[in-house]
Amino acid sequence: MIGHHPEPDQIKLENVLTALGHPMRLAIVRELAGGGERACGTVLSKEIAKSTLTHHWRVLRDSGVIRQRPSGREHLLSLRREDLEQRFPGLLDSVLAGVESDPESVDRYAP
Amino acid sequence: MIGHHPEPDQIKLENVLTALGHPMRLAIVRELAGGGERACGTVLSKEIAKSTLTHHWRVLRDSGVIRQRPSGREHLLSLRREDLEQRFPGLLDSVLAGVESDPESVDRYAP
DNA sequence: ACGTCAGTACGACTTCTGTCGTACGATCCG
DNA sequence: CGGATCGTACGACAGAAGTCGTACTGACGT
Repeated sequence: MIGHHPEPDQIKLENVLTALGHPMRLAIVRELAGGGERACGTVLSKEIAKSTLTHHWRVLRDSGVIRQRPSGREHLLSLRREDLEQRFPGLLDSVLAGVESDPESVDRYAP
Repeated sequence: MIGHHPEPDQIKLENVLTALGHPMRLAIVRELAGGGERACGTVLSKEIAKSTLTHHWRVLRDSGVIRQRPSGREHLLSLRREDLEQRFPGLLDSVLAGVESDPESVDRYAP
């Protein structure tokens, strides 16, 4: 079962900012920023409990930051770049630049 | 007594995003975006309990989004535009643009 | 069909947030 | 000085958020 993705015009700024306001989720977004799709299991460190990851997928999905698509027995994740860019121009880029400029608090989650 | 303001290079992205990820605080930032200083009591609706406001001043101050300066019996608030711009270029501008593009969830806090 | 693998669902638990009421300290003004 | 005003401090409380273990579903490979 896969949860709910908001339509582009239903994406709420406060939800996006809340979703991005957590180092683990920033790490996820950073990993996905390269483009393309990644399976859930390949995005972050294996140390993290799967149910914890599921929780964060939901937050990012419900806020409109990522898209989640089933493919075989995997779920592929991707950044909703165009939707976010259309809705909040420049926001995602400046956040990504910010993460790169100070990756400390995010690195420990890397795979 | 006035709390702690982080140095510009200690401003953490995740804290800024968390601070901005709340409609009431977005409303505050929006009010301060005009520039200059405003007394605490003039920024939002009078309906809100003063202790609640104090809580949000703290969140915004500790994250580095606003500066708070005593002046007589008032505390003057201002946006830390330059510091944020230097640390996370473009971020604040795109957030402010986002608020203006959809002020619904924020309007009810206006004074 | 069977076991394995990817991810979710659910429940438990702890911590963090948001809100408020009340009490306090500092400042201004008559 | 005495009273009013601005904001903080503290304590209480409900609800949300984050983490995990366990159980489960669905798809794959043999």
